[in-house]
Amino acid sequence: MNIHEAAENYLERVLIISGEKENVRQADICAAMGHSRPTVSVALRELAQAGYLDISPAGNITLTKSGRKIAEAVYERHCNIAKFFMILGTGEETAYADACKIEHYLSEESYERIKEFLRNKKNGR
Amino acid sequence: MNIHEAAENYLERVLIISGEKENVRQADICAAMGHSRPTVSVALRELAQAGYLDISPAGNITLTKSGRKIAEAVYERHCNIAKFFMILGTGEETAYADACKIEHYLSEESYERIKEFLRNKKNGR
DNA sequence: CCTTCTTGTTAGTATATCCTAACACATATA
DNA sequence: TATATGTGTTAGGATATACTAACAAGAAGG
Repeated sequence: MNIHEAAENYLERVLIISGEKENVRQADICAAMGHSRPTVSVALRELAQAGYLDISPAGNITLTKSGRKIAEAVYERHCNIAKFFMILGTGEETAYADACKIEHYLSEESYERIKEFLRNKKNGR
Repeated sequence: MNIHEAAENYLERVLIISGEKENVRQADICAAMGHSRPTVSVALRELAQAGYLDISPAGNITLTKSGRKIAEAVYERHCNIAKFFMILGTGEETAYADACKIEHYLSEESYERIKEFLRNKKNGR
């Protein structure tokens, strides 16, 4: 299974929710992402089959090592791009929404330039 | 018909090719975009039915007023975003490729900030 | 205990986007 | 003229992503 945009977003969301509450359930993901239960159910089953997360018999969702690795990379990228837009002057909510889409399409090269921009900004250059 | 990402790209491409050669043919679009002839054939037929372009009996493709308006807006956006990435240090080819995807997802708000950034850069600020 | 709410699944569908195979037709060329 | 080449269409599929309807099963509360 290739990791596509939707899959990356689901993994990222599991990571975020797991930092906010004890157990991550499908219903939490539905609420957070605004998708229907069947959509989330099927997507998570495929991610579990592909080895990116585990769903306990009780329904608690945890990232596997490989799933966590992807989720953390996506999340970091998401935050950095959002930060970048906020520095340009975009409001926080829009910056995060834009970053959520864009992170999946931006080349490594441009992302590196954005990180460099953030580093320079931090050092007051 | 709603204008989606692919449709915007086709209209933009017609505009670009029309600036490069006398007559725009489907084959030119296939070559430029790397899509199969059936894909382009069907997409252009739909754009024609929706009133965004005309296909002459001889097969020459021209944008209508509404099609041109969209194409020009998309093209300008594409160029501005690419310019922006080039200023950050991304190479031209990658900058254009990134811009081609991103232009469809970026909010008006962030795009305005990017244009502002370009204006400031031009004025040496 | 029965009803209701929450949660999750299965089955079927929709849309956007692309593809290949096969064919039609015009033009160009040997 | 016969064949090859280029261009476009139709028909049928594939994939990614989402939806609704209908059902199942556990928990909560009267």
